[in-house]
Amino acid sequence: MNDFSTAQRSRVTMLDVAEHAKVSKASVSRFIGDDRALLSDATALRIEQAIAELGYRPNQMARGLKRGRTRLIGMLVADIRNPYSIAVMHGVETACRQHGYSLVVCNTDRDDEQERQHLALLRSYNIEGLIVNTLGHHRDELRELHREMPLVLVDRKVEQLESDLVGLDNPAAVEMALAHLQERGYRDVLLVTEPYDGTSSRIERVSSFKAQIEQRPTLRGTLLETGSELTAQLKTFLEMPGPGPKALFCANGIAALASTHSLRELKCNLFEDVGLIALDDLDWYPLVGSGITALAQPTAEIGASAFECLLKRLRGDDGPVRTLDFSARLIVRGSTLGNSR
Amino acid sequence: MNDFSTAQRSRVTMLDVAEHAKVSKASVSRFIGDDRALLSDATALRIEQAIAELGYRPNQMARGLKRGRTRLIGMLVADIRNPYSIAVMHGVETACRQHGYSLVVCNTDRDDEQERQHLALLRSYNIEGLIVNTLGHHRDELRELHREMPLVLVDRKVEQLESDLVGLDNPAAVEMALAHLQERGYRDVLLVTEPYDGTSSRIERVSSFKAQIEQRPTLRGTLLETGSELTAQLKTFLEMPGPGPKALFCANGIAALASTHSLRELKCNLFEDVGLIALDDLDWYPLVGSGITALAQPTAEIGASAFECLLKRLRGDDGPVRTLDFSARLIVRGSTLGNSR
DNA sequence: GTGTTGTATGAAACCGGTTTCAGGAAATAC
DNA sequence: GTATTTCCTGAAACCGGTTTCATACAACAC
Repeated sequence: MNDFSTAQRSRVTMLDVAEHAKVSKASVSRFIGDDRALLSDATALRIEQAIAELGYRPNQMARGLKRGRTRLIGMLVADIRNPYSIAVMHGVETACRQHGYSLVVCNTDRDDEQERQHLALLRSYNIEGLIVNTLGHHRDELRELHREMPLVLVDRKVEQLESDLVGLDNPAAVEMALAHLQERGYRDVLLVTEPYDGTSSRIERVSSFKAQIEQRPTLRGTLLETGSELTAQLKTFLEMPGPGPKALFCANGIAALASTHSLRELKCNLFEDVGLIALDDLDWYPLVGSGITALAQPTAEIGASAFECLLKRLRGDDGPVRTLDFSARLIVRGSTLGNSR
Repeated sequence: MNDFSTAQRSRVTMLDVAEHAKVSKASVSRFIGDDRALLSDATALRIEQAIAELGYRPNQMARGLKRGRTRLIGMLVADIRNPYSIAVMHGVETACRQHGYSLVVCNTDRDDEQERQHLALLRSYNIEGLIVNTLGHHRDELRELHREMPLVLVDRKVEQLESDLVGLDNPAAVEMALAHLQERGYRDVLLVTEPYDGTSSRIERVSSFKAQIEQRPTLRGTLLETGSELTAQLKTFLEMPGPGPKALFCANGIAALASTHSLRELKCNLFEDVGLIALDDLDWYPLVGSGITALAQPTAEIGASAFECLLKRLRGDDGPVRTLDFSARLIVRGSTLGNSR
C-alpha cells in the first residue's frame, strides 16, 4: 500500500490552497506570514477556511529558502551521554521553543572528524545560530561559520574564536569547594579530573585549584586524571601520609562516577576514610554511601541564557563579546560530614 | 561588524561555482549528486577545483525541496532526561550517521501539547521518517504522518497505529527477574512502576508480572506506583508480614531511583532488609549499597534497529508490520545476593 | 468632473538547488 | 559517405514558498 521509496508528492501545497480559495499564491503567503493586515477580511476568511479544509501545513524548507530564516538553531555537543550536556541542552531547547525556534542537536562523541561533519551538516541546513559545547578543533570552520551566524560557546572556550561564552564561574566554584572542605576539617585534597585534552573548563578548574591551594597553607593539594590507572593512583593517595584528613574533589560528574567506582574497588569505607565533593549534581549522588556533597551547576539557566545570547545577536546586537559566568550552589551531604575523628 | 539580523546572502551558491568553472548549473548539480558518471573527466575536474576554491557547500534545504529527500529523520522523545531514551537516541543517531542521515530530536517533556507542536514541526521540515518514543496521543496526526512517511515506535505501542515496533521482550524480562529473585530466596516481591499513564511497556511489565506471579505459588506479588506516597507505601510493604524475604522489582530506571531514595529515607539497610532488582542498567547501579542487580536493555541495538527498520521502509519494503523484541541481560550485583539469614 | 491617495490583489521573479529534454559532438555501424 | 548510436552538456521548467512591482478599484480632496 505505502511506498515511501518514491517521494510522495501528495502533500497539500500553497497552490492548492490558493486555487481552493480562489486567490493567488501571494495572498496565501501573506496570510501565512506576518502580513495578514494587508488582506481584506473576506479574503482572509476564505483562505483560512481553505487551509482548514485541506489541512494545509506550510513547508518550512521552502520558506527558509527565500526568506533566509529557517528558525533552526544548531547545537554541537561533545558527549550526549554526559548529564551536564543533557541538562544544558534541555535548557536550550526549552528556550528555543518559547521563541519559536527549533533545535538540531549534533553529538560528536568526542570525535574530531564527526565534529567536522556535523559542522558542515548544520551549515548546509541553513541554521541561524550555533551553540557549541565541544572541543572546537576545526577552528577555521568555526570561524567561517561565525562570520555567517552568531555563535555561543557553552562551558568550553575555543582559542582564537571571539564569541560569547556561557558557563560556570570556575574559580568561585573551586573556592567554594576548598573552603567547604577546609571548614569540615579536611587537609589533604586530591583533585580528580578527566584528562585535560584542551577542555578549557577543566583547565580552569585545575589552575584555580592550584592557585587556591597556594593561598591555603594548611591544605595540601594533589592532581589526578581519570584513566585506567585511577584505582591504583587513588590507592597511592589514600596510603600516602599527609597533613591530615583526606578528601577527593571531583571536577565533574564523570570524574565523580569514576572515583566512586574506584573507592569501592579499594573497599574504602565511604565516606569515613575519605571525604568527597563533586562538581555537578547528579540524581544518584544522594544514594551513594551517606550521599555525595555537590556543587550544582544551574544548567537550565546556562542553557536558557546561551539561547538568549544567540537571540540578541540575531536581533542585531553588535556589542562586544560577552562572558556569562554562573555560580555553583553547594549542596552538603554525608560525604563531607566533617572529620571529627 | 557582523549584522546577523539581515540574513547574510553572502554564501557561495551553485551558480557561483558554475560561472567560475564555466559550466552550467546542471553540470554542477550532477557533480554534487550521484550523477558524476555522466560528466567528462575534464568537466568534473574543473568543477571540483571551482568548488574547492570557492569553498562551496550545497544547501540541503534547496536540495530537499525538489528532490523530496532531506536525509532527515525525526525522533520524538517523551523525556530527554530519561537515561533509557538518551541511550536509544544515541544508538539511533549513530546508525543515522552511518547511512548519511541526520537526526532531529524533539523532546516533548511528557506534554501532549508539545507533542502536537513537535509533530507539526517535524512534518514541516520534510523529514523522511519518524521514530516515536512518546505516549502518542494525537493519534490522528500520527496516522496522517504515517501515510506520508515510515514510522517506527520504540518501547511504547500506540493503539490503532499500525507500524513497526522495536523494544524489549517484556514478558521474558519479567520472567528473568522473578526467576532470579526466587532462586535467590526471595518470596515477597513488590513491583514498583511509574504510573501507567498509557505507556504500553509499563502495562506489559505489570501484566506479565501478575501472570507470572500466578504461576509461582511460592511467591507473593504486590504492585506499587511511584509518587509522593512512595516512601510511606514502601514502609507499609516492608512492615507487612509476608511469606518470606522481601524484594523490590523496579520496572525501570526512574522507579529504581525513586525506590532507592525512599529506602534510604526509611533508613533501610541496603540490601540486607530487602532485595532489589531493576530494569535498565544505569551507571550508578554498582555504587549504591552493595550494587543494584540489573536487567540491562540493549539500548544501542534497539536504537540501531529502529533506524534500520525505517531505512528498509524507505527503500520500499512494503511487508507486514514487524515487531522486534530484544532480550534483557541479567547483571547480578549485591542487591540480590540472596537472603541467607 | 478630474487628480490624488490608499488599499487589496495578482503576475512574475526569485531563493538554490534538481531534473527533463533537446541538441551537438564524437564514435560506431552500414 | 551517410545513418545511427552514444556521450556530454546546457536551457528551462520545476520544487514550494516569499517578495517586488504593477494595477485595479474605492475613497477622498478640490
